Amino acid sequence: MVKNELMKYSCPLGKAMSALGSKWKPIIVLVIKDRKLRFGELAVRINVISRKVLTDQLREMQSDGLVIREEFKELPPRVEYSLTEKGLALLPILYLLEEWETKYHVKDLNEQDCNLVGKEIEKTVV
Amino acid sequence: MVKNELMKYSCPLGKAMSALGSKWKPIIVLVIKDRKLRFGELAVRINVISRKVLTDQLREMQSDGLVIREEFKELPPRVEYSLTEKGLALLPILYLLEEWETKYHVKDLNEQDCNLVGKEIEKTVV
DNA sequence: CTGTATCCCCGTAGATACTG
DNA sequence: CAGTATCTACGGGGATACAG
Repeated sequence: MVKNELMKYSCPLGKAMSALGSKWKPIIVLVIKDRKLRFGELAVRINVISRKVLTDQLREMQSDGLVIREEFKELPPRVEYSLTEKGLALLPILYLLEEWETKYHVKDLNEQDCNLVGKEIEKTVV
Repeated sequence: MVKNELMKYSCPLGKAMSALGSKWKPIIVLVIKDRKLRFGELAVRINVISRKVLTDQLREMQSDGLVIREEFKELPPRVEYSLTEKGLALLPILYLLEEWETKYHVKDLNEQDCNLVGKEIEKTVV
């Protein structure tokens, strides 16, 4: 788990992008939303991510104050992830980004279909 | 100039992040703002970026429809960059991201000062 | 079930030198 | 002035196997 070294400079935007500028973080935020999800649920919903990477991303988001990790000492183990207030505050901005992309979308070749948000996801995405 | 391969899947958010999820693109958008800037002016304002990388980023942003490149056939050569409508539409979202980061900012060690936006930049930044 | 531990690939950034 | 052309290094992301 190497700390993201992007944006060592501390422009607000630079810091913001370092917190969510990676490949998966914005998606993880959008998938968690306002509920609690177990590790396995996250892995299933974003089924193209490897478990190692998912773990890494979650750890970084945790130390960036975006997600809360709750570990239940049970057998079998259970861990639930949810968004912090900071993470929740990010949601509307991410929705704006989606709108922006959708609005200015240029038809692209070889697109795979994928509806991550905008509709409730209760099954696999991506 | 290799096309960004992040986010091959086509979730709106994925596509959005592929258009501005790189290290410099959001900053470039914020620096250009609503004016035209010459290549050299951009390079000076973001003085820690190498010219090669700046060129690469601008080319990608051009093909993503974020910036307009105007080349004047003069000597010495002059090239002006400005934001497209799509790029301009991104500005308010980036400002929101800045606000978000600023609001939830956790005091960090070894910060370098840098005020990229929020105040008018007419000199070097970063 | 929820992760680690390794290993490897490949893209991106960066430095430097050169060009029309 | 506004880029190219190379070359290199780094590190994130992915695959796989294993562990508590």
